[in-house]
Amino acid sequence: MAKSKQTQAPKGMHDILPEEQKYWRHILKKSESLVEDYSFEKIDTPIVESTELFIRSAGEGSDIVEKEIYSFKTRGGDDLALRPEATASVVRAYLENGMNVRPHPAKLYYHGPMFRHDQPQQGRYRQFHQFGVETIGDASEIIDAELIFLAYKLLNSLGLDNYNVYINSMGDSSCRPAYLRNLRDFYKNKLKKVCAQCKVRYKKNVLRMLDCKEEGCKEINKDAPPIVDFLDEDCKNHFRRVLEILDEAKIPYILNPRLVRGLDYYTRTVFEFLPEENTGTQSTIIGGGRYDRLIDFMGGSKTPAAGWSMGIERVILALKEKNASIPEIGIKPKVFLVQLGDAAKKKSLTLFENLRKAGVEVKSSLGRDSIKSQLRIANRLGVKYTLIFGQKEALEDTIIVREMETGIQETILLNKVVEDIKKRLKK
RNA sequence: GGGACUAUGGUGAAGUGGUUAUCACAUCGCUCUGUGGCAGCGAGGUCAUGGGUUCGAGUCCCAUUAGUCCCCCCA
Repeated sequence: MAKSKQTQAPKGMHDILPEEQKYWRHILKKSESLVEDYSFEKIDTPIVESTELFIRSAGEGSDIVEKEIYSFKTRGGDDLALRPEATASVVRAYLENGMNVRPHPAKLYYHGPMFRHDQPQQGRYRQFHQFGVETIGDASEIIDAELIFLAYKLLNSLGLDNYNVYINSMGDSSCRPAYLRNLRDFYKNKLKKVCAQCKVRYKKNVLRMLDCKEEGCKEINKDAPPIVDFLDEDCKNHFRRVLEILDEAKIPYILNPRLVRGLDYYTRTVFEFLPEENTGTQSTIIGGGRYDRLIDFMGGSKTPAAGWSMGIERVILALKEKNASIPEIGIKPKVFLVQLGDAAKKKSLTLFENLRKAGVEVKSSLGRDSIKSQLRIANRLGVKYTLIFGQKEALEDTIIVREMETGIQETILLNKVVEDIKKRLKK
């Protein structure tokens, strides 16, 4: 194990080793190609932003700002923070670059690392990665439905078909206040019976009491008034239309009147994708919703928007659990080039390149000198042919082709080797 | 912030308080500068760190650190 002097990766942060890379490439490839088919365009924003941006967007009282944000002061005295999520950054970029004058809605997607100073555990890390989409500038129901539709299709195309989408509407500023008042009234005379956490929530954020996992609280929550009953006409119609479109598109969903999300900026539709057999608690794989007020909170004109983000590490966890087969990265070599002696070694760089250029899947180990160790590697790689290029061959401009299975060898002219090996591989 | 468990070569493990810490696999080297699969030999560890108990600690105790997991919260 590590000596004490050796440095380690920061807590909750990990190296993504070569053998893990195939998952990342696979997921990104699938995700990008799907959302690009739906006219989303990629945007990259800085990993750090002013701390102010996240306080303003996520909300002062949110956990993200209160205890999870990685903030620091720069040498120049600026207050910056590692992004805990990307929606605020995308909106900032949208405003800063005047994207409001482009054709609407703006459909953007992103991928990259996010940072939250939280206690690491399975499926939750301090540096983690999200792939997400945002649709800015369109209030219609079809956008909410399209986003959920896309998320559903994406999980499916990744082979994750055992996920349910839970959906709810949180109303908006015209109807939510009335609901919150009602909720406070409901809990008022039950405060003695709820858990300690919930007593705090009552003051800070009543909504959060709804999804408490304590048995006692769960029991009480069964009788809590559902927010749907308090939605005003517009919100109710919006929600109903979203569900109708999902029905039409045959996307199964589960209504969850207790679903609330951690960020303050959500309005109306909110949703989460969870596995059917809810194994752990860190199992939300995609989460999102509508945030019609975020853009004007951030100084823009009132602009409706919606989006979601997917936790890549959680997708990988799910793929591994399912034993999904993932396409390998790199070539499976069919030919191995063995070189012996100085003259041959000098010429083998060019020879290798000629083979590669001709589309031959070739590998070599130029640093090794003994023919034995090189053949051992060739064998381990399971190549069909080995090219043996030694001192003698280099002088005579020939090369030996060895068929690995039979051990049959043939000496051919060096300038014929590319052509010859291609012909052999075709058979 | 609260809690549980774990820590022995790169990986996975063995190791009733008693010589030089063992095994498998992986890596590299050698046997072996002209032919792979096999074999043999060898290299690599301050047993996480610090303290304590003891004639003696990888083993028992305490602390620290890290990792994993759970609560909280989220993706």
